[in-house]
Amino acid sequence: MDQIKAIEAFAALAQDTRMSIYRLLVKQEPQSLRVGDISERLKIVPSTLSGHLAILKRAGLLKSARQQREIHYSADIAAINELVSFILQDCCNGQLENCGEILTLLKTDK
Amino acid sequence: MDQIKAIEAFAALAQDTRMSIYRLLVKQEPQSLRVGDISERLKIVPSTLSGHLAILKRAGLLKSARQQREIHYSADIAAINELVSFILQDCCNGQLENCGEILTLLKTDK
DNA sequence: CTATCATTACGGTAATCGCCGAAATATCAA
DNA sequence: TTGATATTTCGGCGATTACCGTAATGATAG
Repeated sequence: MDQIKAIEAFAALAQDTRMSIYRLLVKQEPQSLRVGDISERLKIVPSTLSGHLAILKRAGLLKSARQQREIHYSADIAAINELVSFILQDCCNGQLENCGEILTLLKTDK
Repeated sequence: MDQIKAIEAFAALAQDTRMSIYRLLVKQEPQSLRVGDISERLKIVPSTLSGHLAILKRAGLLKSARQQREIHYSADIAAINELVSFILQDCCNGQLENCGEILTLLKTDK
């Protein structure tokens, strides 16, 4: 994870429709949703939706898998974790004992 | 924290200069930095910097305090925490026992 | 009232974004 | 092969929006 990748992820989430898509998929975890289902639930035209899904996937926030005719998308929760870790990685210049609540956030990673 | 606010925060971080500013301030925690210091370290013209600081602050990611003539900025770490909580709040439709590593991320909040 | 630190206003440029409909691709079924 | 379903790609429209630097304004201290 570098800054370029992190920015791509933040930009992907910094848009109303995409944020709604991502949150819907987070809610479904650990299950996935067909493109058609997402389209119906959020009332997004398939072509528009497809573009947004591609952006979210390129940003590393979604996983996808084909099942017969359908493509299933699901949220990659670990990606959020990585994102936060990247932002906070040098917190307090490494002296984590200085930043109480942050420590608990990071402790799963290192 | 609602979706509008979350999007504002993500958009604030989805820009190279601002991400650098925020990360620099995270690194300084729990200390703060004068605008002039940030300007020097990151080689950003004061007017440009001021605009970026305003965006980050409006998004709730920075705190500021005047000390005599200078204004000191510092990162609001709790904001990141809130952001993640918002995104993941309905994860697994509330059945958190389904999503292993996520649970540890959220446990400081609820 | 002058010097310093920071913000605001402004102007130009660029570019990027979001949406949609139509057509293309892929998969499966008959 | 033909037809039906599912998703993506493409092209274009409209609009906004973001970035940056120079210069002017604001606030604080001596």
